Amino acid sequence: MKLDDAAARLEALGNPTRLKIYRTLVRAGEDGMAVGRLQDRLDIAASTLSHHLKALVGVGLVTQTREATTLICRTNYGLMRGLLEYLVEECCAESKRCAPAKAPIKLPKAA
Amino acid sequence: MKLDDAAARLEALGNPTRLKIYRTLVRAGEDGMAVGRLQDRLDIAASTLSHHLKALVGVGLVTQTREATTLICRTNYGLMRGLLEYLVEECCAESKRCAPAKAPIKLPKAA
DNA sequence: TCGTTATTTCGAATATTCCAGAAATACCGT
DNA sequence: ACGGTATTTCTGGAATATTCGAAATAACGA
Repeated sequence: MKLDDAAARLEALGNPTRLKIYRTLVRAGEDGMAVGRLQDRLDIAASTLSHHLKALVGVGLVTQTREATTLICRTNYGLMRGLLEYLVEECCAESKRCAPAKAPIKLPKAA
Repeated sequence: MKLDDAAARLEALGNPTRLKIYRTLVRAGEDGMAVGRLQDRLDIAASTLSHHLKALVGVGLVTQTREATTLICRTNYGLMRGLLEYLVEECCAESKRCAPAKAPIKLPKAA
């Protein structure tokens, strides 16, 4: 992942409203969640929600698929994992202090 | 870590210039790097650099200590690790799809 | 086709970010 | 105290973000 892409994704997550949206979608699991249900759950204006979702979709962190009249939103797990791997590398690259952690963080594999 | 804190830190990292600064500081290791050297290295105006450093220091991701006339900047490894752990939890919380990854991401322990 | 539900786009107000030059401040060595 | 180096603050302008309500669009069911 390029630095500019990583920055764009971090920026997308770097807003409380968007981070709440993302977290809610992660917790919805592979079934995803309709835009309307997100709106009920988070209690924000539909236009605001649409705006933020666009930002998350724009950087690839969220995908959308139609299902009849509703749009189902899902997180792109692989991309998030890539972002985390990028950050871990950035936290460690060219440093001599890269011994394995006592409690290494384990990421779940993609569903 | 609270959601708002995580969002603030992600936002701080979510700018290409600041991410470059952060990456440079990580690579500088525990010796850190003076503001002036960062300026030479990244070729940005001193005021701009100061502005961005303030943002990183403000959310705790970078610390500064004086050393004679120069200010040494260092990354706060523990805080970054906390942020990554928060993200991993957000990526997995309340989900049934949390089997261990084939290649779990290992974070180095603090220096 | 008509009505209903779901979602996005438009328009506008307000707020924030980003950048850099100039001036100010902080600290040291002499 | 003075001069020099290092860094921050001030200022301001251009660009972008955030929010909402109203209107527009999309997709179905009857």
